[in-house]
Amino acid sequence: MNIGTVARRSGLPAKTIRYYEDIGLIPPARRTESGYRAYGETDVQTLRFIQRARGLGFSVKDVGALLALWQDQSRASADVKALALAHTAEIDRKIAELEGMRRTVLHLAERCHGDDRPECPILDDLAGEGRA
Amino acid sequence: MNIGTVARRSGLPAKTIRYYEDIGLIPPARRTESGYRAYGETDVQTLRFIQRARGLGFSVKDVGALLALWQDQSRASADVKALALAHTAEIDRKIAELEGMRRTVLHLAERCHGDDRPECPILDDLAGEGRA
DNA sequence: ATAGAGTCTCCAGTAGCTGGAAGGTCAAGG
DNA sequence: CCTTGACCTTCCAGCTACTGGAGACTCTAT
Repeated sequence: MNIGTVARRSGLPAKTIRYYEDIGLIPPARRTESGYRAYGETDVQTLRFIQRARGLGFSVKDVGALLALWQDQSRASADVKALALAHTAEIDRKIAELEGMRRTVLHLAERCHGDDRPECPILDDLAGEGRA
Repeated sequence: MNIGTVARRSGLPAKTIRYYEDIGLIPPARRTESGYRAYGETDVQTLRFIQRARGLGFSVKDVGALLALWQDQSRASADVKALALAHTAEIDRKIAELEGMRRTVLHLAERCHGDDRPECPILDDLAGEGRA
C-alpha cells in the first residue's frame, strides 16, 4: 500500500504520517525500489490507533507511550489507566480555565450596548478601570 | 522605567514584552542613551490591558484589534461586542470538544481494571476492536 | 508518448512564547 | 577605583503538532 491509501484508511493525512515517521512515533516504513513507502495492514491498524488517541486529545508523546503499552503483551493495565486519568485531569483543568474565560467575557459582553456609541464596559474592564 | 519594572507591574515577563514589540503588537519603546528600553505609566496601562485580554483567551491578533478599538475614541461598541461574542463562540466550541474527549476517556478508564494484568478496554478501544 | 495523479525530500511558516549564550550597563560595597 | 551582581541588550534555537509549497521523480492509463 502506498501512503495515500494508508492515509485514507487511517484518517491521517499523508503529510502527518511522514511527520510521525520523522519524529520517531512510528518506525520508518519499508520502501519500494523506487523509494515509495510501502505499508501493510498492521501499519493501518497502528495509524488508526494513533488517530483515535490523538482524537481523544492525547499528546503525541502520550500516544507514543500508549503505543508502547499496546504492543507490550506483559503490560499492566494500571499503567494505561494512569495515563488516561492523568489526561482527564488535564482536560478538566483546561475546561475549567475555558469556563472561567467564558463566564467573564460573556458577562462583559452582556453589559456592552453593542451600538454605534463608544462606551464599552469590555474595554473599560480590560483597561482595569473596573477594579480601580 | 526599565523593562523589568514594567514587567513586574504589568504581569507580563520582560521576554514577552520584547516579543510583543517585535511582532508589532506594541510600538517600539523609547530608548535611553545606553540602549535600555524606557517606559512610562501609559505603557504599563497598555501592557496590563494586553495581559488581561490574553488572560481571557483572546488571540494576540484579537488583542491587537481590541487595543486599536480601545485607543479609537470614535469606535462603535458594537465592534468590541462582536469580537467578544465571536470569542465566546470559539470558547464554547473548545469546551464542547474537550467535554467530548473527557466523556470518552473517562468512560474507558472506568471500565479498565487498572491492575497488573494486561487486559485493558482503553487500548482495545483505541485499537478499534471496540467497534469492529 | 504523454497527461495526470501520486510520491519523494526539504524548507519554511503557523501561535506564542521561552530558554540560553555572549556581551554591555548600572548601583552599591570595599 | 574596582569588583560583584543584578539588570539590560541582541540573536538564535526550541517547544507542539502539524501544514503548505517547491521542484523533482514515478506510476498508470490512454
